[in-house]
Amino acid sequence: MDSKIFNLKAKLEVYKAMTNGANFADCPVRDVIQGINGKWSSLLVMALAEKPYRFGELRRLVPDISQRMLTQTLYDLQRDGYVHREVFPTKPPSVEYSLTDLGRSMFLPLQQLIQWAELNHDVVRAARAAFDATQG
Amino acid sequence: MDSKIFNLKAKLEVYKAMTNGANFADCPVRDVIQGINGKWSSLLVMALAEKPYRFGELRRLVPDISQRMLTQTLYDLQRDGYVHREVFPTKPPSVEYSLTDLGRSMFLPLQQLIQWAELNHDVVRAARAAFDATQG
DNA sequence: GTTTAGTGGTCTCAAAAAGAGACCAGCACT
DNA sequence: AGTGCTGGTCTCTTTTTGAGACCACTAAAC
Repeated sequence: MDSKIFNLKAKLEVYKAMTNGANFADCPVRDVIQGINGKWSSLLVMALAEKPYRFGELRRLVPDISQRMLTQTLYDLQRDGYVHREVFPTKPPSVEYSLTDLGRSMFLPLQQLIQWAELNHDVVRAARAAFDATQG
Repeated sequence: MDSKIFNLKAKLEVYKAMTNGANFADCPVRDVIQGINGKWSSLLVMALAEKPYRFGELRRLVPDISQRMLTQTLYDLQRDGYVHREVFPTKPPSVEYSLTDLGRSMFLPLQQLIQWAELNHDVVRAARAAFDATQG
Protein backbone atom coordinates (compact mmCIF):
# COMPACT_ATOMS: atom_id res chain seq x y z
CA MET A 1 0.00 0.00 0.00
CA ASP A 2 2.50 2.54 1.12
CA SER A 3 4.99 1.41 -1.49
CA LYS A 4 2.38 1.82 -4.22
CA ILE A 5 1.68 5.38 -3.23
CA PHE A 6 5.37 6.08 -2.84
CA ASN A 7 6.12 4.77 -6.31
CA LEU A 8 3.44 6.93 -7.81
CA LYS A 9 4.75 9.95 -5.95
CA ALA A 10 8.28 9.24 -7.09
CA LYS A 11 7.14 8.97 -10.68
CA LEU A 12 5.31 12.27 -10.45
CA GLU A 13 8.39 13.89 -8.94
CA VAL A 14 10.52 12.65 -11.81
CA TYR A 15 7.94 13.80 -14.31
CA LYS A 16 7.69 17.26 -12.77
CA ALA A 17 11.46 17.57 -12.60
CA MET A 18 11.69 16.73 -16.26
CA THR A 19 8.87 18.86 -17.55
CA ASN A 20 9.69 21.89 -15.45
CA GLY A 21 13.43 21.74 -15.32
CA ALA A 22 14.55 20.83 -18.78
CA ASN A 23 11.75 20.49 -21.28
CA PHE A 24 12.91 21.77 -24.63
CA ALA A 25 9.48 21.85 -26.23
CA ASP A 26 8.68 25.50 -25.56
CA CYS A 27 12.26 26.75 -25.43
CA PRO A 28 12.33 30.22 -27.04
CA VAL A 29 15.81 29.59 -28.38
CA ARG A 30 14.73 26.75 -30.62
CA ASP A 31 13.13 28.62 -33.49
CA VAL A 32 15.98 31.13 -33.55
CA ILE A 33 18.52 28.34 -33.79
CA GLN A 34 16.41 26.69 -36.46
CA GLY A 35 16.62 29.82 -38.57
CA ILE A 36 20.40 29.79 -38.40
CA ASN A 37 20.53 26.02 -38.68
CA GLY A 38 19.11 25.66 -42.16
CA LYS A 39 21.18 23.77 -44.66
CA TRP A 40 22.20 26.90 -46.56
CA SER A 41 21.68 29.67 -44.00
CA SER A 42 25.04 29.60 -42.27
CA LEU A 43 26.83 29.29 -45.59
CA LEU A 44 25.14 32.38 -46.99
CA VAL A 45 25.72 34.36 -43.80
CA MET A 46 29.36 33.33 -44.00
CA ALA A 47 29.55 34.63 -47.56
CA LEU A 48 27.76 37.89 -46.80
CA ALA A 49 29.97 38.45 -43.75
CA GLU A 50 32.83 39.01 -46.19
CA LYS A 51 30.99 41.63 -48.22
CA PRO A 52 27.61 42.28 -49.81
CA TYR A 53 26.78 40.13 -52.80
CA ARG A 54 24.23 40.14 -55.56
CA PHE A 55 21.86 37.28 -56.22
CA GLY A 56 23.76 35.87 -59.17
CA GLU A 57 27.08 36.24 -57.40
CA LEU A 58 25.82 34.17 -54.51
CA ARG A 59 24.52 31.57 -56.91
CA ARG A 60 27.95 31.26 -58.52
CA LEU A 61 29.66 31.36 -55.13
CA VAL A 62 27.63 28.41 -53.88
CA PRO A 63 27.30 26.38 -57.06
CA ASP A 64 25.31 23.49 -55.61
CA ILE A 65 22.44 25.56 -54.28
CA SER A 66 19.33 25.61 -56.41
CA GLN A 67 17.97 28.98 -57.42
CA ARG A 68 14.81 28.06 -55.59
CA MET A 69 16.53 27.46 -52.25
CA LEU A 70 18.72 30.53 -52.68
CA THR A 71 15.64 32.70 -53.07
CA GLN A 72 13.90 31.08 -50.14
CA THR A 73 16.86 31.04 -47.75
CA LEU A 74 17.62 34.70 -48.45
CA TYR A 75 13.95 35.49 -47.88
CA ASP A 76 14.01 33.71 -44.53
CA LEU A 77 17.24 35.41 -43.48
CA GLN A 78 15.73 38.75 -44.42
CA ARG A 79 12.57 37.94 -42.50
CA ASP A 80 14.53 37.15 -39.34
CA GLY A 81 16.43 40.41 -39.70
CA TYR A 82 19.87 39.06 -40.50
CA VAL A 83 19.99 40.19 -44.11
CA HIS A 84 19.12 43.41 -45.90
CA ARG A 85 17.81 43.27 -49.47
CA GLU A 86 18.20 46.28 -51.77
CA VAL A 87 17.06 46.60 -55.34
CA PHE A 88 19.03 48.92 -57.63
CA PRO A 89 17.19 50.43 -60.62
CA THR A 90 19.71 49.28 -63.19
CA LYS A 91 18.62 47.61 -66.42
CA PRO A 92 17.93 44.88 -65.72
CA PRO A 93 17.36 45.63 -62.03
CA SER A 94 20.03 44.17 -59.76
CA VAL A 95 19.52 43.07 -56.17
CA GLU A 96 22.14 43.30 -53.46
CA TYR A 97 22.09 41.32 -50.24
CA SER A 98 24.08 42.41 -47.18
CA LEU A 99 24.25 41.60 -43.48
CA THR A 100 22.39 43.84 -41.05
CA ASP A 101 23.83 44.79 -37.67
CA LEU A 102 21.86 41.89 -36.20
CA GLY A 103 23.36 39.60 -38.81
CA ARG A 104 26.88 40.73 -38.05
CA SER A 105 26.20 40.35 -34.34
CA MET A 106 25.00 36.79 -34.92
CA PHE A 107 27.97 36.03 -37.12
CA LEU A 108 30.40 36.50 -34.23
CA PRO A 109 29.39 33.34 -32.33
CA LEU A 110 28.69 31.55 -35.61
CA GLN A 111 32.25 32.25 -36.63
CA GLN A 112 33.45 30.52 -33.46
CA LEU A 113 31.63 27.39 -34.53
CA ILE A 114 33.02 27.65 -38.06
CA GLN A 115 36.53 28.01 -36.68
CA TRP A 116 36.01 24.92 -34.59
CA ALA A 117 34.89 23.08 -37.70
CA GLU A 118 37.97 24.27 -39.58
CA LEU A 119 40.25 23.05 -36.80
CA ASN A 120 38.50 19.72 -36.30
CA HIS A 121 37.10 18.63 -39.63
CA ASP A 122 39.82 16.02 -40.03
CA VAL A 123 39.04 14.58 -36.59
CA VAL A 124 35.37 14.37 -37.46
CA ARG A 125 36.09 12.74 -40.80
CA ALA A 126 38.39 10.24 -39.11
CA ALA A 127 35.66 9.40 -36.59
CA ARG A 128 33.22 8.89 -39.44
CA ALA A 129 35.60 6.61 -41.31
CA ALA A 130 36.36 4.57 -38.19
CA PHE A 131 32.67 4.22 -37.39
CA ASP A 132 31.79 3.17 -40.91
CA ALA A 133 34.63 0.64 -40.89
CA THR A 134 33.34 -1.18 -37.82
CA GLN A 135 29.60 -0.57 -37.90
CA GLY A 136 29.11 -0.35 -41.68
CA MET B 1 39.15 44.77 -81.10
CA ASP B 2 41.29 45.61 -78.12
CA SER B 3 38.26 46.31 -76.00
CA LYS B 4 36.81 42.95 -76.94
CA ILE B 5 39.88 41.10 -75.80
CA PHE B 6 40.08 43.21 -72.68
CA ASN B 7 36.50 42.42 -71.79
CA LEU B 8 37.13 38.73 -72.18
CA LYS B 9 40.23 38.93 -70.03
CA ALA B 10 38.40 40.91 -67.39
CA LYS B 11 35.64 38.35 -67.30
CA LEU B 12 38.10 35.53 -66.92
CA GLU B 13 39.81 37.38 -64.10
CA VAL B 14 36.53 37.80 -62.31
CA TYR B 15 35.67 34.16 -62.86
CA LYS B 16 39.03 32.96 -61.56
CA ALA B 17 38.83 35.26 -58.57
CA MET B 18 35.46 33.82 -57.72
CA THR B 19 36.17 30.18 -58.28
CA ASN B 20 39.58 30.20 -56.64
CA GLY B 21 39.14 32.74 -53.91
CA ALA B 22 35.80 31.99 -52.37
CA ASN B 23 34.07 28.99 -53.84
CA PHE B 24 32.21 27.18 -51.11
CA ALA B 25 31.53 24.04 -53.11
CA ASP B 26 34.48 22.00 -51.87
CA CYS B 27 34.87 23.69 -48.51
CA PRO B 28 35.85 21.01 -45.96
CA VAL B 29 33.95 22.81 -43.24
CA ARG B 30 30.61 22.35 -44.90
CA ASP B 31 29.86 18.73 -44.11
CA VAL B 32 31.01 19.21 -40.52
CA ILE B 33 28.68 22.16 -40.10
CA GLN B 34 25.90 20.18 -41.74
CA GLY B 35 26.29 17.47 -39.11
CA ILE B 36 25.84 20.01 -36.32
CA ASN B 37 23.20 21.89 -38.28
CA GLY B 38 20.55 19.20 -38.37
CA LYS B 39 17.14 20.12 -37.04
CA TRP B 40 17.58 18.08 -33.85
CA SER B 41 21.36 17.73 -33.54
CA SER B 42 22.15 20.89 -31.62
CA LEU B 43 19.18 20.33 -29.33
CA LEU B 44 20.33 16.83 -28.39
CA VAL B 45 23.92 17.96 -27.91
CA MET B 46 22.61 20.71 -25.68
CA ALA B 47 20.71 18.17 -23.61
CA LEU B 48 23.62 15.73 -23.37
CA ALA B 49 25.97 18.56 -22.40
CA GLU B 50 24.09 18.75 -19.12
CA LYS B 51 24.47 15.04 -18.35
CA PRO B 52 24.16 11.65 -20.02
CA TYR B 53 20.64 10.58 -20.85
CA ARG B 54 18.93 7.38 -21.85
CA PHE B 55 16.93 7.00 -25.03
CA GLY B 56 13.52 7.30 -23.40
CA GLU B 57 14.63 10.22 -21.28
CA LEU B 58 15.69 12.13 -24.38
CA ARG B 59 12.39 11.29 -26.02
CA ARG B 60 10.50 12.76 -23.07
CA LEU B 61 12.88 15.70 -22.87
CA VAL B 62 12.21 16.64 -26.48
CA PRO B 63 8.56 15.70 -26.79
CA ASP B 64 8.09 16.74 -30.39
CA ILE B 65 10.83 14.58 -31.85
CA SER B 66 9.70 11.37 -33.46
CA GLN B 67 11.29 8.17 -32.25
CA ARG B 68 12.54 7.63 -35.78
CA MET B 69 14.43 10.93 -35.93
CA LEU B 70 15.75 10.50 -32.39
CA THR B 71 17.29 7.17 -33.35
CA GLN B 72 18.72 8.55 -36.57
CA THR B 73 20.08 11.81 -35.16
CA LEU B 74 21.78 10.00 -32.29
CA TYR B 75 23.23 7.56 -34.81
CA ASP B 76 24.63 10.41 -36.89
CA LEU B 77 26.05 12.18 -33.84
CA GLN B 78 27.68 8.93 -32.78
CA ARG B 79 29.07 8.43 -36.27
CA ASP B 80 30.67 11.87 -36.29
CA GLY B 81 32.23 11.17 -32.89
CA TYR B 82 30.25 13.63 -30.79
CA VAL B 83 28.23 11.08 -28.85
CA HIS B 84 29.04 7.82 -27.10
CA ARG B 85 26.43 5.06 -26.95
CA GLU B 86 26.55 2.45 -24.21
CA VAL B 87 24.20 -0.48 -23.67
CA PHE B 88 23.68 -1.70 -20.11
CA PRO B 89 22.62 -5.35 -19.63
CA THR B 90 19.64 -4.55 -17.48
CA LYS B 91 16.27 -6.15 -18.13
CA PRO B 92 15.11 -4.77 -20.41
CA PRO B 93 18.46 -3.48 -21.70
CA SER B 94 18.91 0.26 -21.31
CA VAL B 95 20.98 2.50 -23.53
CA GLU B 96 22.82 5.57 -22.34
CA TYR B 97 24.00 8.39 -24.56
CA SER B 98 26.74 10.80 -23.49
CA LEU B 99 29.01 13.42 -25.05
CA THR B 100 32.53 12.41 -26.00
CA ASP B 101 35.49 14.74 -25.52
CA LEU B 102 35.03 15.83 -29.11
CA GLY B 103 31.39 16.51 -28.42
CA ARG B 104 32.19 18.60 -25.35
CA SER B 105 34.83 20.46 -27.34
CA MET B 106 32.29 21.23 -30.05
CA PHE B 107 29.72 22.29 -27.49
CA LEU B 108 31.85 25.22 -26.36
CA PRO B 109 31.42 27.31 -29.54
CA LEU B 110 27.90 25.95 -29.98
CA GLN B 111 27.05 27.29 -26.57
CA GLN B 112 28.18 30.75 -27.67
CA LEU B 113 25.63 30.61 -30.46
CA ILE B 114 22.94 29.38 -28.09
CA GLN B 115 23.71 32.19 -25.69
CA TRP B 116 23.40 34.67 -28.54
CA ALA B 117 20.03 33.17 -29.37
CA GLU B 118 18.93 33.45 -25.74
CA LEU B 119 19.92 37.10 -25.65
CA ASN B 120 18.43 38.02 -29.01
CA HIS B 121 15.41 35.82 -29.57
CA ASP B 122 13.06 38.69 -28.86
CA VAL B 123 14.84 40.89 -31.39
CA VAL B 124 14.56 38.17 -34.00
CA ARG B 125 10.91 37.61 -33.26
CA ALA B 126 10.27 41.34 -33.49
CA ALA B 127 12.01 41.45 -36.87
CA ARG B 128 9.88 38.57 -38.06
CA ALA B 129 6.67 40.21 -36.92
CA ALA B 130 7.61 43.52 -38.53
CA PHE B 131 8.53 41.81 -41.77
CA ASP B 132 5.30 39.82 -41.87
CA ALA B 133 3.31 42.96 -41.16
CA THR B 134 4.64 44.82 -44.17
CA GLN B 135 5.54 42.10 -46.64
CA GLY B 136 2.95 39.47 -45.64
C1' DG C 1 17.81 43.12 -87.08
C1' DT C 2 18.42 39.08 -85.03
C1' DT C 3 20.62 36.06 -82.19
C1' DT C 4 22.91 35.71 -77.57
C1' DA C 5 23.58 36.39 -72.88
C1' DG C 6 22.67 38.16 -68.29
C1' DT C 7 19.32 40.17 -64.74
C1' DG C 8 16.38 37.88 -60.52
C1' DG C 9 13.18 35.39 -59.98
C1' DT C 10 8.66 31.87 -60.25
C1' DC C 11 6.34 27.42 -61.58
C1' DT C 12 6.04 22.53 -62.06
C1' DC C 13 7.28 17.96 -61.26
C1' DA C 14 10.27 14.29 -59.23
C1' DA C 15 13.07 12.76 -55.40
C1' DA C 16 14.48 12.83 -50.79
C1' DA C 17 13.68 13.64 -45.96
C1' DA C 18 10.81 13.83 -42.01
C1' DG C 19 6.54 12.84 -39.17
C1' DA C 20 2.77 9.53 -37.39
C1' DG C 21 1.88 5.51 -35.72
C1' DA C 22 1.77 0.34 -35.64
C1' DC C 23 4.60 -3.40 -34.24
C1' DC C 24 8.26 -6.30 -31.80
C1' DA C 25 10.59 -9.39 -27.95
C1' DG C 26 11.53 -9.78 -23.37
C1' DC C 27 10.78 -9.08 -18.62
C1' DA C 28 8.49 -7.09 -14.10
C1' DC C 29 4.71 -6.00 -11.53
C1' DT C 30 -0.16 -6.63 -10.58
C1' DA D 1 -3.73 -12.69 -17.81
C1' DG D 2 -3.20 -8.19 -18.59
C1' DT D 3 -0.42 -3.90 -18.45
C1' DG D 4 3.60 -1.29 -18.93
C1' DC D 5 8.36 -0.18 -19.86
C1' DT D 6 12.81 -0.98 -22.54
C1' DG D 7 14.89 0.76 -27.38
C1' DG D 8 14.15 0.37 -31.40
C1' DT D 9 12.36 -0.88 -36.66
C1' DC D 10 8.83 -0.87 -40.52
C1' DT D 11 5.41 1.24 -43.31
C1' DC D 12 2.66 5.02 -44.98
C1' DT D 13 1.79 9.91 -45.60
C1' DT D 14 3.12 14.57 -45.69
C1' DT D 15 6.55 18.08 -46.10
C1' DT D 16 10.84 19.78 -47.92
C1' DT D 17 14.16 19.98 -51.35
C1' DG D 18 16.28 19.57 -55.96
C1' DA D 19 16.24 19.89 -61.25
C1' DG D 20 15.03 22.33 -64.71
C1' DA D 21 11.87 24.98 -67.78
C1' DC D 22 10.08 29.48 -68.28
C1' DC D 23 9.51 34.74 -67.93
C1' DA D 24 10.11 39.93 -69.35
C1' DC D 25 13.49 43.02 -70.05
C1' DT D 26 17.84 44.92 -71.91
C1' DA D 27 22.43 45.37 -73.76
C1' DA D 28 25.76 44.02 -76.57
C1' DA D 29 27.57 41.00 -80.42
C1' DC D 30 27.14 39.61 -85.07
